[in-house]
Amino acid sequence: MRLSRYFLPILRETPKEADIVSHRLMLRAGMMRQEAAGIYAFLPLGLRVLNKVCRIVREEQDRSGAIEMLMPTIQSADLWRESGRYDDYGKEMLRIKDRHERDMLYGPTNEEMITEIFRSYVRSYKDLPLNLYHIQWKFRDEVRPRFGLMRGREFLMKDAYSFDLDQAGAEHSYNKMFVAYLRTFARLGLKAIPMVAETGPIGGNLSHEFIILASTGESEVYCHRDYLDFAVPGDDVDFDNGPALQQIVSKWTSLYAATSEKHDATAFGALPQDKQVSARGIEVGHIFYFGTKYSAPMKAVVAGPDGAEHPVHMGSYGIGPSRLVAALIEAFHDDAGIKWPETVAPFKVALLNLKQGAADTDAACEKLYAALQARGIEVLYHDLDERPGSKFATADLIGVPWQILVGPKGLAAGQVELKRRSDGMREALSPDDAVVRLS
RNA sequence: CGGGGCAUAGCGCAGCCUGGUAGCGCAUCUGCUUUGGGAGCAGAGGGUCGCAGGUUCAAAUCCUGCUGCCCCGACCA
Repeated sequence: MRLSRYFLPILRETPKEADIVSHRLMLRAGMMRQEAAGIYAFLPLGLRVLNKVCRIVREEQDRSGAIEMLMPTIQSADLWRESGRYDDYGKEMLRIKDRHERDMLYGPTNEEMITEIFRSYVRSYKDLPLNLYHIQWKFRDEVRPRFGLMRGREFLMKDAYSFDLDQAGAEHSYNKMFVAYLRTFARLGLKAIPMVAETGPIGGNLSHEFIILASTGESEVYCHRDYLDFAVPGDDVDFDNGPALQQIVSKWTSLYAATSEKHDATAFGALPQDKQVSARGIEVGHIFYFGTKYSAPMKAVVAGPDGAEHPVHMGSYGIGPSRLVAALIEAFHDDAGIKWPETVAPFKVALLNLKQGAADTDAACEKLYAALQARGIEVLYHDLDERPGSKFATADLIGVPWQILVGPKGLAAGQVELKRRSDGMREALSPDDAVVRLS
């Protein structure tokens, strides 16, 4: 992409409403624009990152056996009256009336709808297990939206819903998501630690929040240091192998880890001093087993091997891709701007022509640009007539992992400079070598 | 929902106290010079001062009401 033909509204100064670093940098880097409190438009650069996050989420959901679909944002109130949540949900739910005065709502989540879909088609235990997910915008009318995308009212969510004949099957489904989440966050470059979460009326220990550690996190979290070095399951993990999955989950839940609400100071204090990690965290995922909470009242039942009808055991599993974009920035930034992990970076490399309009640098850049594109490398070519300092600042701000600096001095020696954004490493090499290095 | 604050050009701000032709920096546009860490000079364009009432000869400025947004708390993915 040539910057001269792109839409990248960089802000040189920080908008005053942005207080936390991810909000500030997203606005400055031209990734998004606030349209109302807690409601944002994704601009091209922001959308590229959001889509990359979604792609990884999707790939890992698919790998675990979950099946993608897409449910609407607007739902009928009748559905929610069936589960009893229409009255319970309170003012967080955005209620709407259509032209016929029918009660509608902008979905804050989809348990009711997916249960309705499930019950109208599935009759037999032989069709189980089933895990359906979608990635769709949600709306929760928070009293106080804040922190930019981190606590917006409208947000993108991947929500999966599992259906099993009994609790044992549901636990296997739960473990699949657990492992898929470990892999998802690892691929995003994040260290996410599963922490015991509130389970509500169901009880048990089948609810975990996945928390990443970031100094700007919203809540206080406590965990055993060894979690930071645990190996994440590889892409060869067999999701149908129940015992193997259970082993992984057991390992990842064996040590102390809790958010402040569930914190047990005594248990934490019993850990060796050097193993105690107390930090701030951001919740990026939440998985939940809730049994027959919706299937029973909504009559989502299947015939079991015994010939009798059983309400299905369900679980739901959420990841917030839009929040993840912000969380990634909280985790990866410095004073100059964002430092994207390669897997989610909007572009892999920024090509900076340090003397736009000069025959040699122009020619070298065009050649590099073509060579990078030919290899399928996502490149943003900064071809505007700006001074070098301004181009450096822009490239650092938007956080593209690599920069190729093409200037007259280096070019005279047949060299360009390759700079790594994450640690500032620089290396002088020939243009051809630079392309090879990035391939 | 309780407490605090803000609203003046695209962004950041001054002006308001003490009413009298709306300013500064950055950004934008034109020209020239410049080109390895947000360039210099010269010129130009851009604002019903959040909205609605009121006071006054005269309101960005004083008064009343409303709206929007931000921060702290309670709540939440």
